[in-house]
Amino acid sequence: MRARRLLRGPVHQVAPRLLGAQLRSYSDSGEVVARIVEVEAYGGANEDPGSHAFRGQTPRNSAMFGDAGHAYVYFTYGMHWCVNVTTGPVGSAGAVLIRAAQVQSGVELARRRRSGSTDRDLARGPARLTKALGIDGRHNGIDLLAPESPLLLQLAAPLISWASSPRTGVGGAGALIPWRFYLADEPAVSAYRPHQPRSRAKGVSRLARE
DNA sequence: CGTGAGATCGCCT
DNA sequence: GGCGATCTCACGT
Repeated sequence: MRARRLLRGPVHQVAPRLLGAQLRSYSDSGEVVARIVEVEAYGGANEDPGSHAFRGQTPRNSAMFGDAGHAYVYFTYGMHWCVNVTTGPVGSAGAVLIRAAQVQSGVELARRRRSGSTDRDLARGPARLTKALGIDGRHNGIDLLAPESPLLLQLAAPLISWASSPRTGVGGAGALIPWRFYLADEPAVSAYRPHQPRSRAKGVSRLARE
């Protein structure tokens, strides 16, 4: 399959190929289609300190070690789901975090799932995106290129240009790698925030500032 | 508009 | 036991 081959390369080369692609989710509630406008690449074991795969394969990240074109869905901050497209090949971990998309159809269903949001913000941010599309842990590991899949990826024609920057929320040794890719001038691209170490115990952080 | 805190839990050390 | 590939709300400017 052609799309599978396009997803099987080095993760930072594959990532921009997802810009403009459609993500289509199907459930009993209906269908939502969104156009991807922002992604981040995460590399393999022992090569990318910012990646979940850095310390090797575990039950949680095992989808990252499988073939390209599958979903890697993880739970974070005790409440949010985020979805990645794996890049393979088998045994070589890699994944592209889908950070933001523009909802193209199924807007009413997405609004219901994200009540209170403006249309622009429906899928602007990785956790907002999974909520708008109804993606959760049940989608982990599924094939995004199989026609009967509840979550489908359809690549767009290759792009001429895109923008890049360091990744959002990644600190430490991986902070400088410019593996965030996005479509410039798209309103649905998320607000860029550099990594912030989380505040420690309240008293401590106050002392540290003085 | 920017900053800061809280929510909340699975994973890995 | 610590902390995270986040979001939202409250509050000050």
